[in-house]
Amino acid sequence: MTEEPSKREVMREERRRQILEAALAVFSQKGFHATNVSDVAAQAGVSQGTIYWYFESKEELFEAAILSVFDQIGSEAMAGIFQHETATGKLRALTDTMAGLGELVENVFMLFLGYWASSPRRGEAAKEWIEILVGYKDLIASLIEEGVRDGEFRPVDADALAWMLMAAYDGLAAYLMLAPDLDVKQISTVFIDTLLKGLAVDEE
Amino acid sequence: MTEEPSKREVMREERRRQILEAALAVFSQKGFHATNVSDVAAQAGVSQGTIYWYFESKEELFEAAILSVFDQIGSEAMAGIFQHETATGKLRALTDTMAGLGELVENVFMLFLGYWASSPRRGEAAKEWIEILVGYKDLIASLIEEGVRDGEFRPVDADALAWMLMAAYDGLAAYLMLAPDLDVKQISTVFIDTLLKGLAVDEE
Amino acid sequence: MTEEPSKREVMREERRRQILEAALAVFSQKGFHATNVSDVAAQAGVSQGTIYWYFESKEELFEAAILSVFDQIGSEAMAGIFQHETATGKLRALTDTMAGLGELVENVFMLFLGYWASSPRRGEAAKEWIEILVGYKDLIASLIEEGVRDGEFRPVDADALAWMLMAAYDGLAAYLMLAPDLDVKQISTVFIDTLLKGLAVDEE
Amino acid sequence: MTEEPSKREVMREERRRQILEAALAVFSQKGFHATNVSDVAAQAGVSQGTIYWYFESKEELFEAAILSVFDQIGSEAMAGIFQHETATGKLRALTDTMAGLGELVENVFMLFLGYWASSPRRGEAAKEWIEILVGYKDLIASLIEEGVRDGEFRPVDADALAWMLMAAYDGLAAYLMLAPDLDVKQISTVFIDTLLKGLAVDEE
DNA sequence: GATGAATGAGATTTCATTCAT
DNA sequence: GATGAATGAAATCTCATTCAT
Repeated sequence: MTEEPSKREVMREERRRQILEAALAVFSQKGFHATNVSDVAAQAGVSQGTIYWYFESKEELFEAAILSVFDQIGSEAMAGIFQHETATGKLRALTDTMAGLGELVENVFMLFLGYWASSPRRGEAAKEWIEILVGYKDLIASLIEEGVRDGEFRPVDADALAWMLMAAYDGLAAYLMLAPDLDVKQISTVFIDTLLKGLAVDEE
Repeated sequence: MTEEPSKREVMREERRRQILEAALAVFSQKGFHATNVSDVAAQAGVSQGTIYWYFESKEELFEAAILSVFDQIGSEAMAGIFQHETATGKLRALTDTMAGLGELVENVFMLFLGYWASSPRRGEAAKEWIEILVGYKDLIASLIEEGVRDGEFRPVDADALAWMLMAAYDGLAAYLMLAPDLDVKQISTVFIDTLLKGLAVDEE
Repeated sequence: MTEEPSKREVMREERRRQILEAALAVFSQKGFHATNVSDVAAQAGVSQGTIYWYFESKEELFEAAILSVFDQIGSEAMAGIFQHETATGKLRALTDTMAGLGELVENVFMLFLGYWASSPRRGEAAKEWIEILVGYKDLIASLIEEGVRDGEFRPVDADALAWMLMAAYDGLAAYLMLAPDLDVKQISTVFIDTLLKGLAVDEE
Repeated sequence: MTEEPSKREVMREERRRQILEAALAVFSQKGFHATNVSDVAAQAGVSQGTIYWYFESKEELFEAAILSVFDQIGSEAMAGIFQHETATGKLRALTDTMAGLGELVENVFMLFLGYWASSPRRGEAAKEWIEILVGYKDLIASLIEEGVRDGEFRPVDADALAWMLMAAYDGLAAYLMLAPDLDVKQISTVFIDTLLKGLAVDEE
């Protein structure tokens, strides 16, 4: 009967979110290794001990933070896509979102990669992260395939293209860390224009 | 007459290279933070102290190692390019090389980025790294412009496209770390085909 | 109402004192450089980390320890002085105390000087230490001036004499480190007798 | 027969002196611990290895340097003394020299003490250093006794006073390190005046 | 639930000393 | 005799994690 969460659970959830937010802020600014738990605690306004009441370890905290952003990104991307009819429109919407992400969450993918690259459990942990990537890739691939089915695009290996599309925007986000002055919008537009032109069926 | 370097200098250079090589091996396997100087020393077969005789700090060692790879990459890319006549051919050669690099030097760029993302001296050091990136970008952009001039490609913002091309392959290299099973060759081919088609002048 | 410090604060203060005491013991036995933090930790019965929870660095720990002794010395000297009426009596009391200090606090001043002589931040830190010295000097000078005002002593440059009086006893403390067998009491007595005779107004 | 030193020996002696001089310069500026052998080598214009060709260890180098200064100090003090006839004059000459030493060799005694205070072989090494001190003390004591014998001074424990006289000037040298602005000449004059007055036989 | 004190393993770096050339 | 490269022990300090209150 008591299906609604108790007051206690609500507060706990809130605290958790508060810590997660703080963690993300600090991590994405200083990177995983340069961030220490006390930094996060300070930013969240709690004590170090409290962090460990909500998370098992620094690693878990980090991964939870990253995951929460990935979710958020996913929803935003979706929201943008489904306002359009054509595959072309949807792809443009998607890349617009991706180009904007560089600013939104700075560099989560790189942040994650930096962490992951020096994680001792690289091998084990890879799978779950790959799944997330594959999830995004599938989404993009399905957009492309939709375009092919509808006669907008010529036949193409949608998976391959989807991978590279994602890679391009993640790579761009990385560059942004080094060179924040890059004109992301322009770069993205030129790129997607060219790609879409390359995808278009030859009309006569 | 003694213009050739003394024996000491030769040995010194050799030692340096030996350490650099060892450093690269260990760093690229475990990442910057998970690698300790003693690991590198062991791999190089020298003592920890010797490392510090050749390099000021772990940071300097790391950056020197990365730099040496960047140089190597550059030369290889060049070599591949200049065997071709057309811009299309050159671009294909370039992307082939880049696709191959993922295996060759594993994940240097990511390695570097992971390091750099949590480096305290981000701001200061950024410039010199950006210059390297810009150097590559300029090279690619000049290839594209050449194609435009020669009537192979339609007019396009070559800089923007060059950035995104690089970003795509760097992003792909990152994915490869997570998912080594990706069919890089296929992905790269589909991508560059589409892009080149998008660049081609409309014939009638 | 809860103006008294919380239990935590009390314990913290106690711990601090405990560490300080241990530090002083070890430092004054082995000198600054030959003492390592782990020695102090062992002596205090805490872990190395704890030391750094209470003090920023080995340097800070050392200076805090020295300072605490200086304070203690000051109070003791005072206590001895104010039981006497005449300037002569006060000066004798003071030199008695100083002569006794060599044993009491062994060699703090030398300890400090040895540290400070090779401290990289000599220039910066000098001021605060000088102030302490000057504080003592002023005290002694005021005793002498009092004697002059009261007609006990003939007019004299009280500051100059005060400096040298301090210097003499600090120098003596230094010698004591080398030659513990020196008869401090006799030496001090002969010295202050001669000095007081030299200060006395010529009676006829 | 070959009693005059060979050319080789002369050069060796010269080199040694050159290193000693460099060592003294660096040591007295940075203290024993903050000075490293390579500093001395650089200052002397030789390689680190060479230092070890002339001296067994850093410790030996240091002690040799200190000793050479002590010798020098001794001769200078002597030279000053023997130009005077009366004990009073001699004592004044001596203290003048001592007051000047603070500038001449900065702080050799303190330098030495800082070193010695944290030397592991304190106990063993003390004796030879004490002998040097006692040597100086004896010299001063003999001056005082001479004054007593000649009727210049009233009877007094010459040893005790000599110790304290030395101590005073060494202490003053120490203060000079902290507070270089002290007016040594004035301080010394006031001091020795008072002391001499205290020593003078009561005339009537 | 929350706090902050305590722990201790571990990492980088320094530097006196040795050694091959 | 002299050099500078090499060694490796040792020391300070950091920080994730645990624990008593």
